[in-house]
Amino acid sequence: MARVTSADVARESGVSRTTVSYVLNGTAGTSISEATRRRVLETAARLGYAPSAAARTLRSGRSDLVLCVLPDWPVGPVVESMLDHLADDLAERGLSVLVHHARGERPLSDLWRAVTPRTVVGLSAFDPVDVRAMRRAGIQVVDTSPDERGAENPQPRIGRLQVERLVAGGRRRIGYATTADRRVAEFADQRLAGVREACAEHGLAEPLVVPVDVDAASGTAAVATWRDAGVTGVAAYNDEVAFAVLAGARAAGLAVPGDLAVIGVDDVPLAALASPPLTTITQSMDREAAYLAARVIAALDGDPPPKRSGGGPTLVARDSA
Amino acid sequence: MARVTSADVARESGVSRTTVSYVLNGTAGTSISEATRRRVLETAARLGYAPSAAARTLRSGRSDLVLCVLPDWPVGPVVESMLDHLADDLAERGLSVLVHHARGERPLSDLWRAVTPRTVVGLSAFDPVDVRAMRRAGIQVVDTSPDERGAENPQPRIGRLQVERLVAGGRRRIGYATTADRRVAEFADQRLAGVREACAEHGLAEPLVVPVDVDAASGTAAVATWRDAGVTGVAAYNDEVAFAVLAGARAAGLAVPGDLAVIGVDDVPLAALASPPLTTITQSMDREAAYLAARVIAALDGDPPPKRSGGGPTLVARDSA
DNA sequence: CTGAAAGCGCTTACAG
DNA sequence: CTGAAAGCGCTTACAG
Repeated sequence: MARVTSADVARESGVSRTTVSYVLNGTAGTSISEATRRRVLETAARLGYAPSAAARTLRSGRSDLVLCVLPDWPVGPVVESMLDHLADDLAERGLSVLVHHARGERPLSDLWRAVTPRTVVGLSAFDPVDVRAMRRAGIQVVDTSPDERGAENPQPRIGRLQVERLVAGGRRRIGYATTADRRVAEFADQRLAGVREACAEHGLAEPLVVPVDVDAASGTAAVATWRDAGVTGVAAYNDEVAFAVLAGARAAGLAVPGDLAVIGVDDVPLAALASPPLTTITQSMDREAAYLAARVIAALDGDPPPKRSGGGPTLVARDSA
Repeated sequence: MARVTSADVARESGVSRTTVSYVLNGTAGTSISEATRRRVLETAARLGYAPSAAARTLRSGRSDLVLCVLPDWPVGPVVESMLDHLADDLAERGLSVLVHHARGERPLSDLWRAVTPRTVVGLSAFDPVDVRAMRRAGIQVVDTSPDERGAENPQPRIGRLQVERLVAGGRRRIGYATTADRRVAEFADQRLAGVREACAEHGLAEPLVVPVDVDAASGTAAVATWRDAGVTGVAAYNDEVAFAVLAGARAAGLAVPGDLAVIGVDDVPLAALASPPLTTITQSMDREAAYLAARVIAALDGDPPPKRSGGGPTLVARDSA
């Protein structure tokens, strides 16, 4: 069963391929008689005609695909839901979102050359070499590196919010549970910078930074370190790390938040079910997705990048801090 | 800056496009002089030549893309890691994996027509109409519906394993914490079927099924129901639901596993950090990914689908059951 | 051992 | 209002 092409539709309808193309694409500035229009549409439907994306891409030099490149670090449910929203928002413009987990294995260039997307969206910063290559190939590049989006990097603010909460709860000696995962070091460092600033502003000592793996043993060791140093409030890189700290506190017989307050980041679905329920910082992923979608669309239309519409990270107050 | 094409490489190298194509694709059965080979390769590299995937796809009728369609339900870290493995395995064959979250919004056909993938992999069953359409378009379809993979549906076995563990721990009255999420009802029902079978085989009463949302209130209500009915062991649809049950037991002052044993499914990263650490069932995602990759490759090569290599779900024993 | 030419399916100036 | 023709960039019989 051979592929149905526009030539088939043209022949069956008794018109030229030009007319078929005009009708099917609703090309402006060409008035086709209503009868012809109908006939073509009907024939296309009857034959189950689907235009070849490859041919269209080859001809026009652009596809309707948005390639979303995920970083090499584990994305949680938060990013996942963000992607869903992004896909919805872009679908309205006839754009399809495809997601690729960068795994370090293959060069990014293999991928974007293979798909020829209209736009590539990066959830972490791209290598500048890649960015240049993509732009040269006529691909829009939208990434979330600090330079790309101006000074509005929300990461430090997250750390600040954590400290505010801890201080409001009367904690004066702060610990920071950073991640041992080097792949997300960039984020952890930015959040930690915010923690440092806030500590300084409140006249507190430098936060005591301990890397914590997502397991109980690591959490236990970290908690011992903090206890020895008199730390009573811990800001964690994210909720998973916070869970490990919680487990460590439990193992050490420390009451949370009585002896040790713990605050995470992300508000993962399980955060509310922690023991005790985890206080955390959340970023509105709907808003983040809307912002990203707006940037993609602005880039497409040649408009200047939109401003971020406020929002930013907010506190989710539960029991752990 | 115009796109670099094979014609540019040909001109610069002083050969024809045919030769460029032969060299770059390592076409067998054509011996190009080593000098020419080198010159072409060098020129291509110098010019930064990247073949147009669109042209190649149009010409050959097939692309190097594997489109992985995720179901409309929330995929956890487990599926995510499986996809990573799949991408790795297929990368060795020069295939790029792209992931699409089906969101119900747009018809699947829009997507596969837009990407013209070589293969479409579905993590849940496809609509037979879609499958037919894809096959007609020459796209390999690999999905995980029960019929596609024969009788080896591992879901019931998961439920059985849960009951075995509970019974081994002396529990004689079993509860089932199913999900309230209709999108995964198919899976929940299959697992529950396994639970039912195992209960029957052990001469136990029917499991007491309660839908549980992933929040503490829902867990608390469910625990009350089970306690009133004398249930002492609960199998949960997955780890998230199990967390809710754990939270409910805590709220009700029930000791786990003393008063109530709880067992989940998935072994999510946080399972070991639950209070108490969550006993659960895991499926080896490496093996699952390898199996899926093998199926994709077999389909590509026209080989019969490979047999699943044993494995299957296994128990991860911790403290909660 | 290498090149000229056809053709994949589409869109779009350009003619009528 | 509609059609013939060119061309996007590639691969591959087919000739030399």
